[in-house]
Amino acid sequence: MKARRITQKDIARELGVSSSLVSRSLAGTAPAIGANPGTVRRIQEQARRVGYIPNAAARQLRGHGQPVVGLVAADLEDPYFGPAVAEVIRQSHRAGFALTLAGFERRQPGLSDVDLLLQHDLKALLILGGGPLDWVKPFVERGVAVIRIGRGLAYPGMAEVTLDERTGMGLVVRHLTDLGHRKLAFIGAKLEVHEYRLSLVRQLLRRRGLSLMRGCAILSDPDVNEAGVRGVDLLAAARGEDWPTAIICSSDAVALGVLRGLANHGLRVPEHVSVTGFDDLALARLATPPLTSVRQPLADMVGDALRMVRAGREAKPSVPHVPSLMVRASTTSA
Amino acid sequence: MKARRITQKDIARELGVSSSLVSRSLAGTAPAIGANPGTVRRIQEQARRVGYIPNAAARQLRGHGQPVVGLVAADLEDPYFGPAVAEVIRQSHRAGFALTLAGFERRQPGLSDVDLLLQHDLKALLILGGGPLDWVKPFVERGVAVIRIGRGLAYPGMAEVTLDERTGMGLVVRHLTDLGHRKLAFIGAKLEVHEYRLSLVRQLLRRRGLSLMRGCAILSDPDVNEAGVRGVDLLAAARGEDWPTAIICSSDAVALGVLRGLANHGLRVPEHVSVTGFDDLALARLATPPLTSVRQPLADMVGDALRMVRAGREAKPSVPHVPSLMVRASTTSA
DNA sequence: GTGAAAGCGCTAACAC
DNA sequence: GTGTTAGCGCTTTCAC
Repeated sequence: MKARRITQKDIARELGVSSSLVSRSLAGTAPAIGANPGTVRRIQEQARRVGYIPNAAARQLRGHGQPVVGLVAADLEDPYFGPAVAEVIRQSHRAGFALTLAGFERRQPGLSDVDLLLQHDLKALLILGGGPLDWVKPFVERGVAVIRIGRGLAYPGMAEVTLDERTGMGLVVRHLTDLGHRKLAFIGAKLEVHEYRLSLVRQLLRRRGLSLMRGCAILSDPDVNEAGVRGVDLLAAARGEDWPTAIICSSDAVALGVLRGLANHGLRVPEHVSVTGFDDLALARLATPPLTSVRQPLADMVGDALRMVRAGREAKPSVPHVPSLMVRASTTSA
Repeated sequence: MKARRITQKDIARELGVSSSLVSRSLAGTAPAIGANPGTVRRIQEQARRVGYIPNAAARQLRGHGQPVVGLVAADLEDPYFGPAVAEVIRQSHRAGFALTLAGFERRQPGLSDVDLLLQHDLKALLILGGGPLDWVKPFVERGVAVIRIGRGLAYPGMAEVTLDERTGMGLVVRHLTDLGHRKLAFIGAKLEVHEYRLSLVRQLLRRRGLSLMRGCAILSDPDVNEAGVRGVDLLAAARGEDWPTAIICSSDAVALGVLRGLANHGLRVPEHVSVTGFDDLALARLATPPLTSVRQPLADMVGDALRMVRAGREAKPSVPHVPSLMVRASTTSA
């Protein structure tokens, strides 16, 4: 049944012109060489009439295809990535890039995924989120621009579009200390970014002569959906009845679990404990209580990444994007 | 810098053999025609040594590329789709399909996205979730197998992998009525699937001689993240202090908003009102209280869809997949 | 103003 | 056993 696709040749034959003229007419390069406008129009009309669609593979091979961008998302079970991928799709298509998608298994793509991407002669590789990077070597070697959105271990030759996480956590720490909180805990997932956020919190507190409660810096599980509940349990095990008055979470997903975990232990938020998130996903507003959270300017970050894609390997590095704090009901004075 | 890629021709030249022999050796078709095993090995080794990677576009053009499957996700802001996309990626790559990704704007892909997909000579088009379908016409016309995962308006020539939603909602209704609930409400988003779920609830209740409370069937907003909170507000406006004892939600995302909305109105779950979700996302377990929800066998459904992709247009239709009910703390006796 | 021809990288029918 | 050739659909010299 698979009706063969209509090619330029078909159009050429039907109209009794050469396929090169068809090509030029459809590509818009015909006027430039002074082709007969009438012929050009006839060709364009015929093309439309028969539903001509250019063949992506042929164009690609000829070197005039849309630049292909590989998209790799660290963990699609993490609710952060849905909206991020959506934004990449929107902006990529607007910018005229084709997207090829690969997933990770446990934040590291499989060999076969890497092969697939390599075969596509990528213009750039966009990595959403953290995770190990040993697999990017062949891309860098082949001159593919590798760009990560989000923080993680550096890799030589890889560019990064980052959030100014220090400022973000600074807003959180300031907000909580202004509210009078001194007994602070941190709960995150066992991921680089979360570890980094923890280290920032520690620095920021130290600068104010404060620190996290002893035994209250918890990175429990690589799965952001698990880390929150488990983190609270570990906190309880470590501190008994001596609860912190505020818990800084490394992401909204973790915070959602923390809210759950605190409820399990009979604690109310924010009356007994204040809780903060990070990312400001839809679920931050929808949580009960709504989460105070750090908003990432996602659209700007993706836009910046695509700017670097266009610029190729010698793109100017991106300046960390400045987040803002959305204050909601999950935090209150100590 | 963009070092030209190594081609089969390069290998052929360096080894002083013909490129066809290279092709056969690398494709594994060499032994079949009785080639010298030594030569074949030499070629394979050289290929590995110089880091040869086949060119996807050329293969595609030649007709021996990986079948390309277009993936269109209705709404990546809806937390349902992240895990669904992840599952599609996993299974597609395992099955040897390449994925091309397009997004929707407001559950309907833009013209440019459709064009992009068309150019790719798709083996099949996989649609995740509902939404309008006028845009699929050109795919059907061109003989592309169009398969939707999830329920929605039918479209001639499109296959569907569905959940047995009737059974799913039946489990919910039965669970709630067994618990003694008689004052029931329904809150969903203004989407086909949710409307359908509402109609199922109505049927199922009628069969038991019951019905929703008057004015308590609410489909408020096309955005699943908004619909819940708003739905509760509308419920309050419609019924004043006369609250239902249970609210059936059309999805987990909606239910999360409903939990939020009920809290806004000073109601506790499940003491004052029981709430049920649908989909059983990670957030169902993490909500406070954890949501009783209908679990979709997502992996099975995706597997079924890919089976249909392989089978092409005359694939046997899929049998609705049977869900199960995860009972958690958001529901209790009336 | 238009067409013929070459070639992108790969494969397969057909020679030798 | 291996090489030559043609061609997938498209673009682009270059020749008329």
